[in-house]
Amino acid sequence: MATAERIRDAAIVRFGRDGFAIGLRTVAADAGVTAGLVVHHFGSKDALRRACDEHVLAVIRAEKTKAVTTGTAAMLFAQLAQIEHFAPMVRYLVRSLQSGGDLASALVEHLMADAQRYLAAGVEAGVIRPSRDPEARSRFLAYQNIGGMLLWASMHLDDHPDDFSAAFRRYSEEITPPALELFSQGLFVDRSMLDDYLMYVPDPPSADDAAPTAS
Amino acid sequence: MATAERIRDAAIVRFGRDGFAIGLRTVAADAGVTAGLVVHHFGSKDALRRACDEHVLAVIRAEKTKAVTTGTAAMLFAQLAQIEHFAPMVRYLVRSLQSGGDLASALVEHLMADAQRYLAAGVEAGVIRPSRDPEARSRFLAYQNIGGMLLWASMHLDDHPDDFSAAFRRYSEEITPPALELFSQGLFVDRSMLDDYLMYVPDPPSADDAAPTAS
DNA sequence: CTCCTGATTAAACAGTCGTTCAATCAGGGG
DNA sequence: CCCCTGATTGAACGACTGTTTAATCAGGAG
Repeated sequence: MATAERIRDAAIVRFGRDGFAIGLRTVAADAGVTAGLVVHHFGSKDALRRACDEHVLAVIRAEKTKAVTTGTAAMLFAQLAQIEHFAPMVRYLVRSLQSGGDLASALVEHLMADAQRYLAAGVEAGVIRPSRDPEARSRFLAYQNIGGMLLWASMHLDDHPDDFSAAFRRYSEEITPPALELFSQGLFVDRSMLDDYLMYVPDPPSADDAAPTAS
Repeated sequence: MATAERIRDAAIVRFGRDGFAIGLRTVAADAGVTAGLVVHHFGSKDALRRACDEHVLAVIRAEKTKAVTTGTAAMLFAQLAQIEHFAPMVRYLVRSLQSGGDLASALVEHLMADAQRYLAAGVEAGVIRPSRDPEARSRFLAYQNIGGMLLWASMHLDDHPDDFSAAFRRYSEEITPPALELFSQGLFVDRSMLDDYLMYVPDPPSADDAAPTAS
């Protein structure tokens, strides 16, 4: 009964390290079993991946609430990868986000909801400016935040296959200064670009926009 | 002599649509030839991909200067994909950025250099605030911009395999309002977070930082 | 016409893939 | 003790993979 879990854990490690194109026999060998046994327990390779997805998502969700983060995905990942036991799952997550499956969608939605909560709490506390469209803003920030980390990971992660958490910390340290600067004082010197856009496009997220481009 | 180009173009289309795991015989069939001929012309599958990379990079680089963009990767891609002839290359680019190879690195570096130029010009013109570390800022913005678009693409691109340029335009329209808002008025209500950080970390990009955490 | 080079093909090769099958083995309930 | 269920294995299967090889074919040079 512990064998199935051993296979699943080995699959998470191997998939995270070498991608989902790796053969079933390699995963089986990692777990000390045969390829036939893997499908005996999980039915198929896709089902094995689904089992990995479910487990990783469940563990990360449970562990995420314990991690104290300032809201950036990279710092969350760095903090989780710091616990040696969770590092393979973070690696699996990155791989899964790159491939883009159901796990990726679920996780992104989860992180997006988190971002929305963080931002709303910040607005409530008076430290974050209110937005014309809070949902669009949080979605935008989440996409940029996760996507940026992912792009960086896909380019710099294979450099040092070991010390995995350190890589995320380095990335965090690299982006924190410009991010704080941008978030504190913006990028444009005045509001003219925003005002021009708002003049040109009549309140995109507004309720009633029943006059597209008639006359 | 035109056959090799036909094979390369078919490979760009097929790789972009189905990923690089697709078989050589499928690519060959798309070009109306045999798998053997593909390797006769290119040597191997990897060499074929390298040829695709070179061609796509050369074309996109040449065409990019003609495209009038406001600096975001999504708008550049949307504008390029609008020309039906370039759409497959944009698709190939997205696929390549997701896989993370030499093409991806080259393109990201290229776009990053562009971002740096745009920002410097904006600062010069007085419309963009100067930064404490212009290079770090442009790198940060480029990563976020490209990565966000990429994450969105990996999740929403397979929804409508046809009208490809429209998808990028939709994404642009979705992120433009919150982006303009963020760039115009920032995210924090005051500079306290930035000041706290600058107080805590003594000028990260500064030249002399020879007192880490001694006493 | 002859020769030769390059394009092109069909077939074969060696390998890996996921999956299936029959067999073996251990262990608990009747 | 016997039977049955589930774990486990090794081998096989068929379908792919990228690549190689031999053969055929067209066309220009001598």
